[in-house]
Amino acid sequence: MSQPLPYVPQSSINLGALKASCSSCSMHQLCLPLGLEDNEINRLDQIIGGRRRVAKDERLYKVDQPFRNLYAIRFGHFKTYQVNARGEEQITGFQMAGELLGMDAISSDHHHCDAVALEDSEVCEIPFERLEDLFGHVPTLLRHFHRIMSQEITREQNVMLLLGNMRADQRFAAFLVNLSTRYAARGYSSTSFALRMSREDIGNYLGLTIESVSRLLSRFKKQGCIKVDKREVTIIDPVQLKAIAAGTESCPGGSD
Amino acid sequence: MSQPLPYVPQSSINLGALKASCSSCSMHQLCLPLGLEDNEINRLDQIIGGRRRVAKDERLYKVDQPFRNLYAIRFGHFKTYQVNARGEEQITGFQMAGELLGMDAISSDHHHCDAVALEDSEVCEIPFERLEDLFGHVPTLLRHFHRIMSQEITREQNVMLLLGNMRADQRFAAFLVNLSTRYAARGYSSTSFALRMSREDIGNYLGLTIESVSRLLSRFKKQGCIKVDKREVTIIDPVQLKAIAAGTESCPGGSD
DNA sequence: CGCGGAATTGAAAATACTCAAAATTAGTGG
DNA sequence: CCACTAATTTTGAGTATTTTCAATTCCGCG
Repeated sequence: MSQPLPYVPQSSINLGALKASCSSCSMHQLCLPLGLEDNEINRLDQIIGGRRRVAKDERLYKVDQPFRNLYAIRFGHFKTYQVNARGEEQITGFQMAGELLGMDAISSDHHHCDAVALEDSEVCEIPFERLEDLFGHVPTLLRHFHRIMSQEITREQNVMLLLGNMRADQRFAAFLVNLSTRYAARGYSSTSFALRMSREDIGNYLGLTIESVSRLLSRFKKQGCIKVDKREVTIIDPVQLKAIAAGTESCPGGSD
Repeated sequence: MSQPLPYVPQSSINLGALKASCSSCSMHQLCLPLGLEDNEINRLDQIIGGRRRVAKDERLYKVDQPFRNLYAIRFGHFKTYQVNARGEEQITGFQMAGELLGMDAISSDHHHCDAVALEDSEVCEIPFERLEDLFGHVPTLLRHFHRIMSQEITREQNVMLLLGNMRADQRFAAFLVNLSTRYAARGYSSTSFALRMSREDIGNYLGLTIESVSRLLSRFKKQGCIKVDKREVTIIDPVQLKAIAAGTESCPGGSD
């Protein structure tokens, strides 16, 4: 585990007083400070509220809660989900270190979804009002913020493509390829990683049942694309996996 | 048809010289200028590039094209779509007057999708670089822009819910309710409107085949929720339609 | 008036779901 | 550290919703 900080499960630590420092954060090349000058990073540091530990299964925020902060993930993983009219979840994303949470709340000043930690995690609290003030003084920051929001829009468009156009095996392959890419961008292995979410969460996100996900795992294993041990996944044949995701595989339901 | 301007299909009109004026635009309560003071609107007017007519089936922009402008729809309708690895479309949205196009291009400086007019339409060209310059001087504008981007994020999250969680009849009902709401916000009838897109486009957007859409139209008609004449739809029973969308209907496949 | 794209409808097929049971894993307390 | 329990995951069999394929009808448009 090469995470920035080891998790210390002691509530006695005064995290509010521990100001987050962007310059020393291992995620600053992926996060909000990307491309800022040193003095600009310092100004950003000054407005950041502090760090917040979020234990596994704990909620970072919930729907309808007033919006005050954006959250940058320092380490750990989260899921965000909406709840439909019948009270069922729909997971809209899995977020990892360096990614920003809460942008969907800007439009209504209230959170539009729930965010729950998939493992013990830590975030930076970024008071949005103060960030907006800073935008007027640090144009580079503003431009990068727009890029991040835009990136979130394109990410969601890609999920729409996945849900609207792909068959179950394509969806699941695309999901694994996506995780692989994101871990690679963070300096982790692109071929071997742990799934931080349950099969149920994966199925929910991909618009499939838990049984379908389990069957696809077994099938990909049998086909020799991947190895699976509990939640540890090893991608053996990335090319084939991408081909499945693209739908350019020859034998869609092939059992050997 | 109560559109701001009648369509004049003459290419001889010099639209580039016709500066768009936000203050006189009927969409200014839905569009970028919302909440601005008169003098601020004037500053926005000054940077707006001009109007552009886009004929039915014509492309406003296409994927990978360099990003220069956002586009505000003055009148007409558009669809945006991505193309998957096999060259198939996935429609990611239908846009109407007062809505902003092109925000997904900010992250990469290139357009991430294609935008095509569903009917003869007109847009304002908003040079993004100049808009960014203006943000520094008009904080209200910046704040509203962030709300619009955030709104796009939540819109897409709602589509993810639709595609990931809903059955065919729910999706189609939710689609009609969504159109109804948006027309109401524009001062048009919420119960009677024309579908500007083909059945194929609807199916594509909803992750369904054209045949399924056609069958659902027939079923809703038979159930007495709606009346349909070609592309004209009248919602007879909005409550039932919303119940179908919510999945709280008693008899899901009921034929009477 | 007739051609061609778009839409509707029907029947057969397939993908993914539901229900059910078994197996495995994780969590808890002794 | 082990044993027990609860939760998660896997696997199987049958079902259902939606798709595919095909034929027909409907309109718009030249």
